[in-house]
Amino acid sequence: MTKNLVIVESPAKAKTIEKFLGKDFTVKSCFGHIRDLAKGDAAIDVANNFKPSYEVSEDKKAIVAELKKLSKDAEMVWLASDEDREGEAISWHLSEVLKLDEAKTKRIVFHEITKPAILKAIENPRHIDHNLVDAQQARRVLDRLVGFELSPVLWKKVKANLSAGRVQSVAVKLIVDREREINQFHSQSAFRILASFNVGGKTMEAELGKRFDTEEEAYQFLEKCKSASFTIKQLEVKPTEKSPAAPFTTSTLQQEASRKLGYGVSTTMSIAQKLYEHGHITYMRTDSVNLSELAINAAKNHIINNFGESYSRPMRYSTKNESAQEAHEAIRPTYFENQDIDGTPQEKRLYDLIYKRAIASQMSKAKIEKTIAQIEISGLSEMLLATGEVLKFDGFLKVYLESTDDESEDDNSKMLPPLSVGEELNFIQMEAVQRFTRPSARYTEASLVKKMEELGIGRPSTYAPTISTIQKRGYVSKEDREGKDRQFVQLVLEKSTINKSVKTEKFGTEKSKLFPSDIGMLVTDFLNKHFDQIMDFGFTASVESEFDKIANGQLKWNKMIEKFYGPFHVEVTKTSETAERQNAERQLGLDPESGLPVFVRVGRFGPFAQIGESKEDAKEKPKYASLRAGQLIETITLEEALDLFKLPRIIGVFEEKEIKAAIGRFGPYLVHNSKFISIPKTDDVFEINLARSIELIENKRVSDANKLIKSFPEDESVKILNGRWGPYIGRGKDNFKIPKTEKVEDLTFEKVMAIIEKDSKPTKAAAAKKEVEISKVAKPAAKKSAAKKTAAKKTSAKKRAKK
DNA sequence: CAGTGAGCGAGCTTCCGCTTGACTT
Repeated sequence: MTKNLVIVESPAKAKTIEKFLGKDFTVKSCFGHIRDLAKGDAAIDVANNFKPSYEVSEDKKAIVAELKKLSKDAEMVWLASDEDREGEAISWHLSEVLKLDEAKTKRIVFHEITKPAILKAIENPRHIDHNLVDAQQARRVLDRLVGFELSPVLWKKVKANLSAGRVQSVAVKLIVDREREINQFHSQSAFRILASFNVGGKTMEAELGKRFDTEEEAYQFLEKCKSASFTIKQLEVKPTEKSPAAPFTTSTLQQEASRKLGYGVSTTMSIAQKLYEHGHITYMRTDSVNLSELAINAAKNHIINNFGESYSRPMRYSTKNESAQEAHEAIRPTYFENQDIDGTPQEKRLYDLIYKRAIASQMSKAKIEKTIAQIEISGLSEMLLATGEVLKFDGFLKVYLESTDDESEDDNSKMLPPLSVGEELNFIQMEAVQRFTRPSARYTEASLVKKMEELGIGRPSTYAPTISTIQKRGYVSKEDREGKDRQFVQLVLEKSTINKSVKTEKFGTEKSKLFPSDIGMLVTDFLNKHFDQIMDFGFTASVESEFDKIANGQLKWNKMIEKFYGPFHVEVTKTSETAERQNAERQLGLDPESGLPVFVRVGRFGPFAQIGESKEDAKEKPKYASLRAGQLIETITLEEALDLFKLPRIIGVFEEKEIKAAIGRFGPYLVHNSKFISIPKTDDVFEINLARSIELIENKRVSDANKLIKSFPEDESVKILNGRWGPYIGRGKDNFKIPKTEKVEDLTFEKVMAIIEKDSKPTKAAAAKKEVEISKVAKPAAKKSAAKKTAAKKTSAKKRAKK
């Protein structure tokens, strides 16, 4: 029998708190929300003041039963969910579902998991704040209404299985807007002038304060410099300071992990989750930059002991973000004395990042001396500038430097050699280089999170899931793009002669960037046209301020919803009844061969190009070809579209069978005698000839022959093969891993069969997968939904794709 | 590693936020 039952949201938190509270307290976790709106459209009774009906989620039934039992026996139940809107609602749902007696229930809050904070909370209990709960209900109901009214309009007017919502639709819009901005961008070039001098054996670089628009102007300038002398006109020394960044929130952690470690946002979050569960870091879903008093002192001690007094600068950070709810601390190491932890390499690296960022935030500013030298060019009014930096005191830079999103062209953190005013410089050379302006960068997952946070859209717990959702729906995809070549002009003045050269550089290379799809653009345009209120970047902010009024008791939650829903629902009905289907058909021009028009549009199976119109009386049916990955209806050219019809291409006959070239899901390939051979990047599918194709086929045969390590007379279908990741066992279409304990050369048929036997034991997952397969056969219509709901879907889909 | 793109109509999809596992390679 428990005297006191404390309920928190997270099990890791429960474990820690239990230690602080002693044996009279049992601490349990409810694992977040225990109830939610019922599944269907009936969950909100619009006619009855939007009365919501809630259901205990299937996966929470067990925990709810356990809590019910424990709470019945307890003398006092302490509801200790987070101190924000959602947390308050969790406490309220608990009290409702567990049927808690108000006299035996106390609500407590703390935003740091430290012993003094917990004990203080216990001493200052309160009751559930029903206004705050109502604000959460308003948020929940609004999101359901928006999502479940808009999505069906999309099914009707655009395509089935699409979705729209307050958060996701705006996230997609950000990406679509950025893509269009980039497509409409016209790059301009200007000539940048750089000079280098020899100062006491060291090379010093200086740049002209202006750039020249044309090559001619740049050339004229170099011409004038041919016989000029260069003198130091002025030296300016400016002391500056650099401050450390605040400790991590979810959003800034995701950004830095992306920039410094190359992790996607969901990777970062799952590694952080592990660190949290092992007690290495504080809670990872937070919007607060605040550190507990305890942490600030611990950091201070650590810094003084390891770096000295002068490096310590205890600092309280406050958030600039209005939408922040600050229920937790910033993300920091639990113990500053642990500079390293045990764990996977990924965990170690992320911990290191979190550790350094937190420590640095409590360290002194760096002191930097910036020197600017103005260099006079005899006979000219323009000046050259050389800048240099000297680090006078490293401060926090000893451990951590925040990185930025834009890859700037030069770093001017170089030191300047000793200089004096009036000194004449030893000229080495001067060059004029053509530089191009660049459009705004495409979003990475992390920079999209940053933007969403700025707009107050989404929460720390939803950034990563939202980004997965918009990719799953096919609105956007994370892709790499190869850059294109561009020529630029370089003029070099050296030893009184000017030499011109034309060089090549790559531009537009993209790595793990978010690109919109045609469907993403279509849906965004449709929603923009008919639901501009929801698509407004300020919509969330404006409803948030209403939620605040509800929380303060100034506004009734269902009044707020009513005011929004009235006009919104009218718009939904009107659009659903009268709006035209959204498509983005574009005529690109005429096919020079047939003279027929060439179109691109979205069809049942995705975007495609079409030659000729689909008329009933037309003697010839139009020709169709799917667009390739990376091609958009909005930007594809006539030439690119016509290329799509050049494949598949019959190259010729080899060993009495045709060789065909085409482009598939994995890129360009040849097919010969129903065998597939990838065409390497060095060859062109449109140009590849018979001789080269035969060469590729023969190469493939050699490598296939090497693939076989061992076969067994006992069973022809069982083989040991050489794969991309080393040897493996294959039987028919199934592959099996060879355990590390086995040596390949010692494998007998019996041993191999034992491995196969062990591997193919029906696990729970395999059974679940089978069920999905069966339901698919039985009810083909339910295929998609059944597959989507189960975790097994991903794997079975992958398997199918492989075959 | 395809090629598909007509049309009917049944039955399906869908939101955001709070939490972890339990899967797979």
